[in-house]
Amino acid sequence: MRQPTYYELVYAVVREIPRGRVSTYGAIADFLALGAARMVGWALNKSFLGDDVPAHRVVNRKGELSGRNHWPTPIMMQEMLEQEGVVVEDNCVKDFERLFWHPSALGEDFEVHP
DNA sequence: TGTTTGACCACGG
DNA sequence: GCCGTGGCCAAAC
Repeated sequence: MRQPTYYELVYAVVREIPRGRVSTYGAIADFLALGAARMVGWALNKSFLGDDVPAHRVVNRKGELSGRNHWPTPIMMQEMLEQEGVVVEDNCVKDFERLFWHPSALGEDFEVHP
């Protein structure tokens, strides 16, 4: 057993993303004070493998599905978002600013369940 | 053990 | 408005 690492926190935050909403790597990294948004992407790389982490709800700051190429099928990520009511066009989230969800919405004392 | 990479972001030209 | 560079931290080779 080990202490909760940074990506454990990422899993918790991504897991709490409401359905039909999307978040960005920078927002999560900023909320967790990781200082490096790349770590979020790296963590999610392992997350979608077996954990119940909706990584499809996490996109880059442009609202583009940058991680679609790492999914089993590139269209799977888009299909997932559309299934949740998120409109994706040209690999970009439509009304991204409106569907954007910030982890601070959980509150500063969010809890991590491993 | 040192180097390289990585689903990024911000800034400068 | 697009392209290039730096920074950031951790895991993989």
